Amino acid sequence: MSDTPEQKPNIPDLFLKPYDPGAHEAEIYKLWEDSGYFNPDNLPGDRTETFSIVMPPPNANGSLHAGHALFVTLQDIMMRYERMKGKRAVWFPGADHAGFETQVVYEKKLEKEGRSRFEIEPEQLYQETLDFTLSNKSFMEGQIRSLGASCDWSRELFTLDSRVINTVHNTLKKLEDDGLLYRGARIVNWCPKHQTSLSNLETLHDERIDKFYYFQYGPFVIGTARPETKFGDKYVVMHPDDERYKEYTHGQQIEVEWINGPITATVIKDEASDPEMGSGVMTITPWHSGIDFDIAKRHNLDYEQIIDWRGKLLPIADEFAGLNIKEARELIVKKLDEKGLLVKIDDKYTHSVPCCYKCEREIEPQVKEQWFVDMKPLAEKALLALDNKDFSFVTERDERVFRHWLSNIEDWNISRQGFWGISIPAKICTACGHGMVDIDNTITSCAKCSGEVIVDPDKFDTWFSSGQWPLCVTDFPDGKDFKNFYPTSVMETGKDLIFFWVSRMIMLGIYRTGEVPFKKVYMHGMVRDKHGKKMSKSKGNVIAPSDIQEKYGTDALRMGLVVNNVPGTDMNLDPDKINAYKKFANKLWNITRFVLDNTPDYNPPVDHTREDTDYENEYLHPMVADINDSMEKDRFDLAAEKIYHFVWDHFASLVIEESKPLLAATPTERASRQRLLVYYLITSLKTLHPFMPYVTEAIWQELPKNIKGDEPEMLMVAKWPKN
RNA sequence: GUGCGAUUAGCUCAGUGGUAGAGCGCUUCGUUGACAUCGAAGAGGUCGGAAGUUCAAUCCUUCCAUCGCACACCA
Repeated sequence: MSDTPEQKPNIPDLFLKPYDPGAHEAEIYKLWEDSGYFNPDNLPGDRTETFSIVMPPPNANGSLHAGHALFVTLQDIMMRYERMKGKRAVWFPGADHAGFETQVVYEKKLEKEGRSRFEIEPEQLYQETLDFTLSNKSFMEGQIRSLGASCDWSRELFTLDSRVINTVHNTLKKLEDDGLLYRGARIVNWCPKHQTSLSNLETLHDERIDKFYYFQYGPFVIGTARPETKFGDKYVVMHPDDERYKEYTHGQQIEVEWINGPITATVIKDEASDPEMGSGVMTITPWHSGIDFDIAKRHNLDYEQIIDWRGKLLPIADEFAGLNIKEARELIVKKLDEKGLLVKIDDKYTHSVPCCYKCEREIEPQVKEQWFVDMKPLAEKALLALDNKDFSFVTERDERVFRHWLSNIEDWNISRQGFWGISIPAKICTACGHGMVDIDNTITSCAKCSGEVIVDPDKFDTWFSSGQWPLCVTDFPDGKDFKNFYPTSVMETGKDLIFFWVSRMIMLGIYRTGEVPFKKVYMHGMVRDKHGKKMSKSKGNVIAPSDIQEKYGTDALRMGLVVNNVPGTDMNLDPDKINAYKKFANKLWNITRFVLDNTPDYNPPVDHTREDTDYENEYLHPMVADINDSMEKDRFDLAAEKIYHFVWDHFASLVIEESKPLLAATPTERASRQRLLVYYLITSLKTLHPFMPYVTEAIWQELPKNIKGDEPEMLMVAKWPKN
């Protein structure tokens, strides 16, 4: 009766079982989202300094892969860290219609259904693809949420929204007004399957060993790997200094017997001809070769299409017309052999052939009228901005690669012949071929010849619009977000996008606004499987983030993606490693259980023992300083690992073990130690929160008042610890 | 061809001018009153090879070997 009543333990039942990610994550995310704190306009306190990130909008044509999980994790770490540091932090989410990429995905789907895009009405095809994209978009947004992304959904933008289209149109018009846009017939990379031109960046180079043929061409022996293009070859080119051929003069005409009878050949002396290559003499096919095209341009030569858009020979090939180039090759060689014109065949000729990056079929160079952007003036400004340190790369390596590419930049073909994407607002004259940008749709006749005009049937290269993404999301030029958040703080994306996207955003951002779109570029490497192999469906080694989340929890996935992942370096994702962080989440859970178990009577303020003060000064504060140092250097990989070891090896293994007797010692020692444990727990939760937001917030929500003290209700907006 | 990077424990990878670390795997023991676990101890590496700078190099310099990536080009 006289016993002091047993202290009621203040442990929620929850902690009596291991941490179950699935039981908390959705609820926690809803808590955050409902709080409105993803939107910087709602953040508590007086926040003057801003921090902003534009999310690379994932392609809305499938599920998220490990690369998406990595960028969401890295960016969310930055966001949560800066938000806790008291900044006005905003993360702009988005979704990409992904032009050609989505078109390819959708065409595959059509193929499976036994349909073809060439048999469907354009309007219907567009609508079907749009429906497909929008349903993927909402699915994908759900996945981003599940990864814990603290982005402001109220600011989400889709790359086909009118804001984007307007910006893109205006940029095109400005480029035309400034003389940086031209329409011209140039060699383009043509994919015979996808029926579109592709930029250089969208081609792969496949190393091959092929036959190299030598033919008698009048008095010359010419070498070629592509006999099927040779029908129209009526120019024979050699280097002006080649002693072997000095008896022939530039412009000299020679009668030669060729594939389908005699033709008149003209001698051209041009330095592009390499005396070391083959016989030092070549004939040219300007319509189907970049180099030949350049030579033809220089000397004002005729050029003619030999191969059609589907890869079949045109009527110029006579008896071979209509044949696929692959079938035709051997037949043509046979015919030349029969005519006694085949000199020899070298069957060990190694070269690399350009291929479509999607279907890996050989690219057929073709001459086509396309819109080109003169990139040199834009590139110069980007390089200048880098020199001026208006922006910087986290890794020096990327900076070197960036400089190298921009210093050697070529004009950009922004026309694509697909059905999916933003249409190019232009009119083309049917009489003279003149092209005119027409964003208001008011042009009715050719400005040059008054001829009839048609609407340009082409779409933009997706990267042309993506290159203006930071302008679109911040609502350039008059939007409030543009004023507040442009230039944004960091662009975080995969290193494979440095040319495709990052460089274009910088160039077009400067071009439109005079300012770089972001101050810092953080580029992560590729995520590979546990043995360093590229993930691919055919290899069956794809790790789907959603599977990992289900099995180990989102926090474990995030830690597994971040720890030891050096910026700019590829990383291998090993489920065993992720499992280690699942255990870590549970460790944190149990640490909390221990602390709560031993602090029902904790009632601050309390006196500190000397020993406990020493712990703070010698371990806790230096650890926080160390973490802050890594965070400021963008070394989240190191910060995460340090916290992990601190929590496990120091807090749990040392401090907690040592606390067991102290908690049973004098009231002063007990109270002081309780305070230390609480302080350690709060600090651990805070510093871990950007990395493992769910478990830390789940714990935070359960902390009783005597533990939480004056801290805010939500960990997401708690103050980042100072060292 | 041009540029860039890598080579550290069985595997996958961090790291540092002063005789090496993580996760997983392996061996032994202990624990189940914070821990569907955890703890302790251990085996295992002349940090690719050679030379140089330095009191001292895995970490800096040069060369070599092997592997990889990016870009560009080819009659």
